[in-house]
Amino acid sequence: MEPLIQVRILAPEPVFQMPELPEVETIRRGLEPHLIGLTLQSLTVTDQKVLDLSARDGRLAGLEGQRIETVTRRGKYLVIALERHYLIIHLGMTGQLTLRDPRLPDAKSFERTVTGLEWCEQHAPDRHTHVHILLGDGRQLLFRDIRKFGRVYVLERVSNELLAFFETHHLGLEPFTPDYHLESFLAGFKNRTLRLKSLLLNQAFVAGVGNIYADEALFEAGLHPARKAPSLRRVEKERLFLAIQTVLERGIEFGGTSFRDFVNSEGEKGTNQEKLYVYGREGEPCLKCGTPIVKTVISQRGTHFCPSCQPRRR
DNA sequence: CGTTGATCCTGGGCGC
DNA sequence: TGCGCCCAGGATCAAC
Repeated sequence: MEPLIQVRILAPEPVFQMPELPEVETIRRGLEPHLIGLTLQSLTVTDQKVLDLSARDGRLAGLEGQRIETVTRRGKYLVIALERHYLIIHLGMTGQLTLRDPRLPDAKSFERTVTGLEWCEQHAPDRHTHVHILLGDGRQLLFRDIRKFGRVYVLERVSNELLAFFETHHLGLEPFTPDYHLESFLAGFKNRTLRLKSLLLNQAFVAGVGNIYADEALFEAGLHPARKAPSLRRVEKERLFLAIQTVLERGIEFGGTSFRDFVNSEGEKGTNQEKLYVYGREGEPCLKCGTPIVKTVISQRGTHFCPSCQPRRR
């Protein structure tokens, strides 16, 4: 018998990696060298729900034949700049973006459900593949999303439509840019009375932080997720400011592994899940102090923390 | 204006 | 073996 894909399919734990900033950045870095300079031959949408044309007609038709100039990212949004349009992609929760070369063999089939970045080998479109983009070199860029929380937006590349788009979608500070400095961060606490977990999930505060990295950042900063934003002393805000960058950076560092494999069809997953301190570790010992990690619900979101390293009061 | 909670969507896991 | 039920979760929007 040939070695089978099943070996990898039988991973001990299903690995969910919600596409947050590090995952989207990983995807961006993987796609960029493949896409730049290619033309977009066609874009086909098989489920209109995932496409947002911002109420203007005729945009899709004009896309064909345009060259891809840049592949960038803002928060969790991936931005593909064509000559006259922007293609903006948000992966939602289970969105996948994969390159496929029809001349090469596909992974056999979906022998089990695929979400997020869990399974990255080249695959044929299936009933969850909602957008097909045909590229100039014969390859396809496929957007697949089981739960359909993801969106593909098409914008005209004129004036400040991109800035307006991100304003409309309430995107705040962008980590790893000069905009991300302490003063702006502290300003984000103004008139905020909610709990830290909710604050971090708000994209208008810091763009790109999702459920996993919110929990990780709070652990890194030693702050209890249920604490109210105004209760923080300045030093605690400073710790959080740094912690967010730290955990996102770590995520990119270890998530990057998965994408090389994705492009090369090696089919391995990222390893950042092994670097998580609290997310998904309910009942397991804290890696710093041994106390069992606690899971609660805050803002209708699963929230993990170490009750010892993240005391409610100091 | 800030905050909260319902909503969308589907597969997986669980109980019986 | 299978059915019904409930859950996860990003962003949006209505209601306070």
